[in-house]
Formats: sequence, C-alpha cells, structure tokens
Amino acid sequence: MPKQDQPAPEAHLEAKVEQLGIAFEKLGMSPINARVMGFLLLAEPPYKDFYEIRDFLGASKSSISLALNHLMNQGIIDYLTFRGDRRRYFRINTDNWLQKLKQQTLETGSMRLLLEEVLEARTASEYPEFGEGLQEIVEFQEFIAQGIELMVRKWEERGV
Amino acid sequence: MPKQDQPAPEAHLEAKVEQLGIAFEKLGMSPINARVMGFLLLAEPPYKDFYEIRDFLGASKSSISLALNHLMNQGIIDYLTFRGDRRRYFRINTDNWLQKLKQQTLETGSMRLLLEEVLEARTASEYPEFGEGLQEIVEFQEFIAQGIELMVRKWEERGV
DNA sequence: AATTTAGTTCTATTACTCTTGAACTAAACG
DNA sequence: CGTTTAGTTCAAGAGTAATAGAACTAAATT
Repeated sequence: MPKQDQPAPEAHLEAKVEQLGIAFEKLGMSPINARVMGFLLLAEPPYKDFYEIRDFLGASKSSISLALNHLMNQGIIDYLTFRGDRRRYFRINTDNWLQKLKQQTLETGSMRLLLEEVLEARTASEYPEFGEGLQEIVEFQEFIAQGIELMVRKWEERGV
Repeated sequence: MPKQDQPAPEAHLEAKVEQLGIAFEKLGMSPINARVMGFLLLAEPPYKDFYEIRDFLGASKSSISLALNHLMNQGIIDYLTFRGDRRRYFRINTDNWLQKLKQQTLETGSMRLLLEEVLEARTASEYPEFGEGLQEIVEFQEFIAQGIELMVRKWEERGV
C-alpha cells in the first residue's frame, strides 16, 4: 500500500522513479543505486543534495552514502557546489556516462578471447564439427567487434 | 590446497575448467553453471553424461540437474543419446548458442528506450543542458543499435 | 516383481549482497 | 570552544541466490 492516498504533486514522480529504478536494476544495479539514478534523471533541478536524495528515497544515510560513492567511482555521477553552501549537489555526469557506455559497447563480444583459447586447446580433437561451431561463434563476435570499433570511431569523429 | 600433488592427466584440464568457469561467471553465470560450460567446452568428446559432469566438477546431483536444465532452457546446451544407452549426453549446441548471442548483441543500447521516456518527462525543464547530455547518449545508442542491426543482417546473409 | 538407473524435486543450509543503525570525523559556524 | 553540518565508516541484520542432501519417480533391467 503506497504511503498516501491523496496524490501529492510528487506522487507521480515517486512512481516514475521506482519504475526507472526497476529498469536500472535489470541493467545490473542494486535497488538503491538504481533509484538514485532514477531520481537524479527525473529531478528538477537535475542535481540534489545528500539529504534530499535520502528523504525522497526514504533510505538510510549509509545506503545513500554508499550508493553515491559507488556511482561516483563508476564515473556516472559527480557533484557541484555553490559558494557559501557546504552541501554537495549530486548529479548525473552525462559526459562521463557516455564515455562509460562507449567503453562497454566496445566490450561486446569479449567472450571471443575465451573461445579462442578453447579452440587452441581443441586443435587435436577427434570431433572437429564442434570446433567448427565454436569457430563460427568466434567469427561472429570478431565481425561484430570490428564493426563496433569502426562505429565508435565514426561517432567520435562526428561533428568534430 | 589442491587435491593432488601428483599432477594427474586431468589436473591441467581441471585448472582450465576453473579458469574458464571464472570467466563465464563474469559474464553473469552462477559458479556451477559456468563450470559446466567450461567442462563441456573443453571435454573430449565434447559431450558428457550427467555423472561424468558431476564427478568431474565434484558437485551434487541436484546442482548438476539444475545447472543442466537451466542451460537447456537458455538453449545453450542440449543432449544426444545412443541406442541401447539410457543416459543423455549433454553438449553445447553451438548453433543455438550463436543464435542467442546474436539476440543479445541486438539488445545493446536497450537503455535508449528508458532515456527517451526521461527526455519526454524533462521537456519543460529549466535545465536544458542536462537534457542535451541525455539526448547525446540516446543518439549514441541509436547510432550503435542501428549499426549492429545492419551488421547482424549482413552476417546472416554471409555465405547464403 | 524387485532392483537398478538416470535423473528430478523439495527442503534446508550456506554464502553472499544489500541495507541499516549507530557511532564517528572533519570542517564550518556561532 | 562547543555545536552543528555533511557526510563516512563499521558491525550487524535482512534478504536473496546458490548449493547440497535426501527422498522421490519413472523407465529399464534382471
């Protein structure tokens, strides 16, 4: 049962943050980290201080501290400050995040290297059909990886 | 401490299966599932029955049963049988596996859809720079996703 | 018909990750 | 100099996923 039946202005935002949070969980984030992402993506202004985040998400200080530091280590978020205000305002750093997404994209097909080792170990096998199947997988991943590399280069040259 | 100081013929294989297993764990598999993959990739012949797998990995029957069924549901492995022999011989099905890898490759940049929703919610924001940063991420993912789609099509037309 | 084989299923245990509460710190403030 | 602020750290609790053990089943074998 949600906390309030009288839909407050934030009720909709809360629901959206939860929904986005679930989506980020599916991409591998822990529940709280995912919700911090959701909140910082949807919040207006798109930067919020420690206690705003904690209050909005209804989580503990330690959880928020760990989540913010984890996301900062990953380079997805950073913070800004304002003179005369000790608080840090955390925000998603879209440049670093894009940088990270590029790297991850380039890692597509990283299994290729593993399978190449397997193929080497299997050169003397009595069952070459299996090796041929693996070879095709390696070739697919090579094909895609090369294409992605090219595309990421192209993207980086765009609008220079 | 490893089980034997006298390196048996399988000692090297055991180490390789563990090493491959760790690599598959990093790709998201559970420890035992990852090791089943490692074993079936390196085993000669490349198909093994339930008890061979259990004995080689030193795991319980229930763990092996769950692992094999899970990998079968994913379509990564299947089994073959031989007349007059009740056992099923499990093996990696390279065709299905490649099929699965293709699908996964096409899912690269699935976050795009999420961010498009966020952008829509932010159209009236006082902080358009943030929206522009998100927009660039969306565009990157669109660019890559389209390229990958094209490449997968190309791959499928190869050698027809 | 009784037994063996080739697994499966269910419950319990273990291991690990996530989250919290409470105590703590370092800088700033009054 | 004592207090508030803005967090951090650490030990512990809760929750979840992985594995194991033991009982079970269905088909085949004797």
